[in-house]
Amino acid sequence: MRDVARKSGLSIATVSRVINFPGEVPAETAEIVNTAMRYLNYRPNINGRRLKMSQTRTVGVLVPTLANPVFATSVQGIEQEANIEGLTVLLTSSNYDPEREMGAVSALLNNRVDGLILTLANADNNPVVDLLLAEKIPFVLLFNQPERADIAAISVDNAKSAFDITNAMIAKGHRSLVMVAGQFESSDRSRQRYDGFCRALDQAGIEKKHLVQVRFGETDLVEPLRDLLLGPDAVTGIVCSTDMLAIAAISACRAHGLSVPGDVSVGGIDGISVGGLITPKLCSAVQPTQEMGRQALAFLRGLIKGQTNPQSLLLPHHLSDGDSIGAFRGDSRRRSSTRV
Amino acid sequence: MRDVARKSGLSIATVSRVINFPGEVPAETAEIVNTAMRYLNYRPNINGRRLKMSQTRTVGVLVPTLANPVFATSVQGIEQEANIEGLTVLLTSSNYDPEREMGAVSALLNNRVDGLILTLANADNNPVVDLLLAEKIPFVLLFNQPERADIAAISVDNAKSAFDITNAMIAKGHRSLVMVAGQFESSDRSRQRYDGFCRALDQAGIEKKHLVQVRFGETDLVEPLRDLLLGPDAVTGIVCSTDMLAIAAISACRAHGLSVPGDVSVGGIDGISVGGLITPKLCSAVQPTQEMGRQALAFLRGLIKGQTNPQSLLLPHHLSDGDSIGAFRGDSRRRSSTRV
DNA sequence: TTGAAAGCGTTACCAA
DNA sequence: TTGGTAACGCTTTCAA
Repeated sequence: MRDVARKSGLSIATVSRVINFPGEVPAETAEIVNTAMRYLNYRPNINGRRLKMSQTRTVGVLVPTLANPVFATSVQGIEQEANIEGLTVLLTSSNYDPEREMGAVSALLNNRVDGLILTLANADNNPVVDLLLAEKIPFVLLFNQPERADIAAISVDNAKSAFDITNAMIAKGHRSLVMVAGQFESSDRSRQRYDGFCRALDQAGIEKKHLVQVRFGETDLVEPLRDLLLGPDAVTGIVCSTDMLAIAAISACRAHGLSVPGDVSVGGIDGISVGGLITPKLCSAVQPTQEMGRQALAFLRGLIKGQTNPQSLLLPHHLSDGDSIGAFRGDSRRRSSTRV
Repeated sequence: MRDVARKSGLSIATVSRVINFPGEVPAETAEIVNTAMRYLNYRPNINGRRLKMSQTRTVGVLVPTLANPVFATSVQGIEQEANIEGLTVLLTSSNYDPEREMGAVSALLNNRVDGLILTLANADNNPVVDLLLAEKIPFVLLFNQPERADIAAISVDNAKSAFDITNAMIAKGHRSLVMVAGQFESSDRSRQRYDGFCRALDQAGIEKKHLVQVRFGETDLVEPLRDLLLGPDAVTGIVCSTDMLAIAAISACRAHGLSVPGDVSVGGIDGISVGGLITPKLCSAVQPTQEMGRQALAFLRGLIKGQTNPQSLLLPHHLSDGDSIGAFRGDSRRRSSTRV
């Protein structure tokens, strides 16, 4: 910048003005400066600006993992919106480990991000949330559904999604169901969805509530489901907490020689549409994920500007029959009507 | 930092030393400083450091989109490795638009990243590559396979993957094949894979080479494939440039009332295993994507340190029969042996 | 309309 | 072993 100033025979202050307030500078002066900048291949050092200014125009994002298309797609939405707004995105992932959440957020704060978008293992009684609240750093939870109402969060209603999908399966005649869910410790969504599952069964007067818990990343359900699929009281339907688990469940059914649907029906909840990829057989509760990411960033911007107050936003989910291989994107309602 | 210094009755310089070179400071001094830091809730401002130091310990990442699990998973690998090394990841996406690549990289350079990992629309004759070469900024291409040998790149051999998979289908008796590929302008992988497809057909003495090009994001192949599936010279097999396209193709086949495999066989190339999700029916050329991301970052670190020279790294791909819904992760060879 | 200069939070050199 | 201080590149106030 000093070089540009020297080259154009003007001061550093003027160069800065040309960059930041081109309107406040005569066109010809701006021209001189711009020429010098091009000549010298000048690149503003954003770190200098960040150090000086109170706003860094940077947002931090924490997701459990990008290996799950749900989170990846939401980050794509955040990224897209950030691009439009000229914001920089700092990305970290926790690998579903609550212990790593604090470290990751800490690193983001050291970068002086203006705000954060987080998908946490557990939104309630979370030290990260407490820290952010104490330091008054704007943040939006994504996919989490905290109990406190004064925390910004964007999610579907997890319990209701599970409740609806379970009811849909009951309506199709299933009386014997199991829920496959992730470990409750690493996903409050799992627990909330299990609650919805139980509520639907209770309401239908079904006593037996099976639960298979799977640790993160596990995709082999052949053994965990063996008894429930082949035993004397085999279930006729599987409700899955996530679409990835539903895929694994379908695979396991086939490994045991069962057809889906037919011998078994599978439903997948995610509050999402899986990046245009697939939805599991029979039932699916969906909400376009990318759009949720964009909304989260828009919401966060409001918080940062102080124009909005933190509050939970529960998006409606859409219940639909699923394809085991579908191909929809964006609008989850426009889905291929084919069947396997 | 000044506050910490004052609180501990020492100088700023000492505080800095405690943070950066704890070994060069007496344990008790360090203890005093640490106590003060905790008491004051001190957070180092990384931007100050970045401004001062020549290395920012930050890497920039550019992918076409995170909505494609292939890229998302690779970013997860990069992210994971960066976490271990204490590096910050700056993420951007081009949405497959070559025009946006320069803008995105420019923004990353303004952040003074130490190096870049890029998946470009076209690696050859690319202004971004020229810029980086001219400015001597370390970078690694991921999934791109540039002609120049002195550019760092990690990829499978795109042409060979397509060649192998096409040969596999020919070996199964197919004589009438179509390739479904993305637009060549937005993916050099597409073109390279199409070349491999053609070479295999040539070698088998098959004249007819069908090509259906699909623009990015399109997942509805029902119309584009209608004639080729139902017409008088209908194909018996479809080779797809990516797994996402293969899924769309399978879906289209079913929409037309064709079974897969059976009436039609579908093969999908991606040089990847899709984040544990699915592989398309019949054939698949796979390579664990997350691992590729990790390798890319490790490679980049070598370049940044000046310990390595830029060179292309072609990973072997693994040809396998695919499941339309599988569930493998990491090791692509340990895959569910079920069939639809 | 332009410029001088202070200061953002660090690091690292040189002295004490 | 510790401290004073210049410098990193930028923004912004105040004055000219």
